[in-house]
Amino acid sequence: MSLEHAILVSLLEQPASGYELARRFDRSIGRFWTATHQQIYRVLRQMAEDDRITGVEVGQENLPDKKIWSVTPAGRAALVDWLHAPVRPEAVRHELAVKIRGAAFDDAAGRATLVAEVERYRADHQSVLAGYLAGERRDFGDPAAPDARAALQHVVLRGGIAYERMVLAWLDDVLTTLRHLDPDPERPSA
Amino acid sequence: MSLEHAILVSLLEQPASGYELARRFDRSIGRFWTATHQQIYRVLRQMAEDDRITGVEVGQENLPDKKIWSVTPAGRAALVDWLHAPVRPEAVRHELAVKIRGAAFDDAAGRATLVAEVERYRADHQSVLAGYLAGERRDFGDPAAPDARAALQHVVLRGGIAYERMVLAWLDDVLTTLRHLDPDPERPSA
DNA sequence: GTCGTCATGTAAGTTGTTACATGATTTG
DNA sequence: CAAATCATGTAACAACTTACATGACGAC
Repeated sequence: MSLEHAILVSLLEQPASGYELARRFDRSIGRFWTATHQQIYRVLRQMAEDDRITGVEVGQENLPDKKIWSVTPAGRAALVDWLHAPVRPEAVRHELAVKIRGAAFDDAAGRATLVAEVERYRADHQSVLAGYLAGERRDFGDPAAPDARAALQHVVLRGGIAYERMVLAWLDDVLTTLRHLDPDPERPSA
Repeated sequence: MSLEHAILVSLLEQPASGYELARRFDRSIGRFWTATHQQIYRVLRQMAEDDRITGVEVGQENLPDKKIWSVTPAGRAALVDWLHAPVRPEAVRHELAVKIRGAAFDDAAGRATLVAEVERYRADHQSVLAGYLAGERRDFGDPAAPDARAALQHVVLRGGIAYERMVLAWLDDVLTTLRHLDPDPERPSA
């Protein structure tokens, strides 16, 4: 269960309630580890039982009480142990690649539908990249020497940026390939 | 359950037994959709119940019988429907990125262990890339105009190649960043 | 005679997803 | 006064992983 470790990292960076954590998993941490609030609450309860984290009730005016979770020494030790363990190969699940190979068994009209879908998908990734670049300017634009934490956060973000750029270039390749299979009869290519 | 669709694509490309499918998922298809034989057998049974595939028992000399599965018209229709549906955003799970951010909470000795692990991980990806490039030369080295199926298989493979190259470049960035945090005292850098 | 391959599965457990539920408060 | 946000969960289900099981064959 690596969600536990992602939560430990996030809580070490900054203690938070379950709700706040869930929002982080919609944003920064969610770039490389997704989780819903239901998963997070379940895992938090278990981590508290295992003494990896401790919670402090905080009353709020005009809002329900919340519980701020912090990492215990035992939790930090568990994280460090895990850091040194071998990285397990990721389970690859790339739906679009399956669809592209599947397009061989569809007709030209169907493939045109897929082209439209790939274009939409490409636009999504374009805006993810724009968000990453804006975040990079905001959080790492300062040319002063960063501390270890910022340097590591930045290199992970650079990974996200490199990934999105690679995806965009590949989607262009995909679109060219798909269109080449069924040249538009209105505007013949060459 | 997208495993069903990956199986449909693979069986349309070439009918196969469950065992043969499982080996394909260790190789070509597994590049973008992983599955174990247990998952495959379970899904095959269900797909047969839903009339997406039909199996023919084939007796073999000196080997156990096997069942060769083919896609039915209904299965093909189900695949085409799915091709036109929106691509769902992938659930990102990048363990190494979590570890890198976690390295901020480890000491220099621990980070040295992580560096070694990243190097090993990099070597894995290097050999995956080498395998892709060898496969590309073998299957797509012929400059003759490919048919639709081959063109689509090739563009998916090019995606895998682009991904591995991006990962290798990023891992170099990661290694530089990690080493910069703890310059080797024996060989000071500048 | 042990190991690897062919071939097919069951069982148990973990993880992840989807839907539903509650109740207060702020915003338009 | 409807909708969105804050905050926390339960329940049911779907998917995936790990371990175990069977039995024949060929290679070393």
